Amino acid sequence: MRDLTRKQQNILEFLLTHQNNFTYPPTLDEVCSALGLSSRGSLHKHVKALIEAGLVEPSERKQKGVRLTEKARQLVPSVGETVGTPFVGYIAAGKPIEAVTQVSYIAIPEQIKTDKSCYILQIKGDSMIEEGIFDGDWVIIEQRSVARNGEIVVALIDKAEATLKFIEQYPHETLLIPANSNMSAMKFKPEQVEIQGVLVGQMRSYIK
Amino acid sequence: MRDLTRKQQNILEFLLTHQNNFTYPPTLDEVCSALGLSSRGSLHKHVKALIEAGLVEPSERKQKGVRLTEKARQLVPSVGETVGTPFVGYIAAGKPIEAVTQVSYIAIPEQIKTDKSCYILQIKGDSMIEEGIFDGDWVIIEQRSVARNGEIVVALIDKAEATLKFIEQYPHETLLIPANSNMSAMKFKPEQVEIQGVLVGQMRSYIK
DNA sequence: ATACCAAGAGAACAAATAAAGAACAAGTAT
DNA sequence: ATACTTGTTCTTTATTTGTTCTCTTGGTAT
Repeated sequence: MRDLTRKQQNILEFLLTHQNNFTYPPTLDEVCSALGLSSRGSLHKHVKALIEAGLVEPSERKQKGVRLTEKARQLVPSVGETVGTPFVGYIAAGKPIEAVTQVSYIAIPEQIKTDKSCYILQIKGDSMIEEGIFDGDWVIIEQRSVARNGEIVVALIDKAEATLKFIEQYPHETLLIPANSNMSAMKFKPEQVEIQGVLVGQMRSYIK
Repeated sequence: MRDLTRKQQNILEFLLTHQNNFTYPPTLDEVCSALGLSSRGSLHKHVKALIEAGLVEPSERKQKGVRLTEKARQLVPSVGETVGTPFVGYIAAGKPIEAVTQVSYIAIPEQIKTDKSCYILQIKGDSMIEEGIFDGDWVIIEQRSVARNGEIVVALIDKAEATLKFIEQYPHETLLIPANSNMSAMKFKPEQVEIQGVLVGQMRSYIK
């Protein structure tokens, strides 16, 4: 078997990622648009090379889609467990969480998530800047409705506005404390504050 | 076999790191941009020297990139088929980079890396705290030896101490500027400062 | 100064690879 | 049946990549 060209490896990589997020294999057109191609014809040659390399099932005309072989799946063992974490929306201090219309999935390393159910929000604004969480950062939130004192939580206040703050809970009072020391802690009755999750990870891109 | 020039060693170093991040070797153009060259022709001479030294496979006039030989691969502890970005060590302002004895690999999302050769360092200390990079954070570094002014770079000063700082380069002076405004910019002669990579991503865990 | 050498920029070229688009066939949906 | 989607094949055109040359610069030895 001859070596794969770089393009062919890119396609293989896409197919491996795709099968982690979808149960059906992608059609040629879907692979095209994922790779920025505008002609199925161009792609097909690469797929044919992958078939000859035994990495893609030869098509049977009725089972549509570009389907990987068992051999290909064994090629990359370490991608196995990374099911993506859903990116669900934006959080700006003082506003409700703004959900994205189309949820996308980002495969994140286990170091910055827990093995519980997690989701991803993107930060708008500088309300957490002293905690090292900047405008545009992504935060990984473990979905749960209780927190320990001192954890950073996504809190929904009066069912209207969301915020990311340190929490301190006492029998008759819940405090939400911004990292920014210019702002002071806010006091609420426990029933006003609904915990939507706990901060477990964060990431940031420096690429323009 | 004659000794390698400094430039040739840089190239070799780049190739060794690159093979940890990709399954395919880099093209001449990619090596050029990592080393800050603007002409393939110039690079090609060095590559030819590496071929003669038996460290790079002679090309077969196919577009297969700059491929290391078995001999060259044995220069570093072998990595095999790993997928992911290598975690190579710790960086503390003012000290050399402390390499881990056993390199591990972390699959990180494409949002916080580039499609070039990248590696991961873990931060020790608070020297970048105003840039939102804390003690214990991981940073993703794109491996290259040139930077644009204003980028955050891993710089090796006088071949002895590493640091993560904003860089400003002028014809006869290189400035390294800490984010922490309590510290002032440091001035160096250009030849004192060796750029080892550029910051492209960051991540943090809040899990104890 | 003169000669020499390593490095790099840029132009030019050929081989390999990739892409677009047309055309058509086999299945699917209406 | 008819239209639509999906996979396949083909030809033509464009882009990428490796290679070789020439020219320039800056440093070093003679």
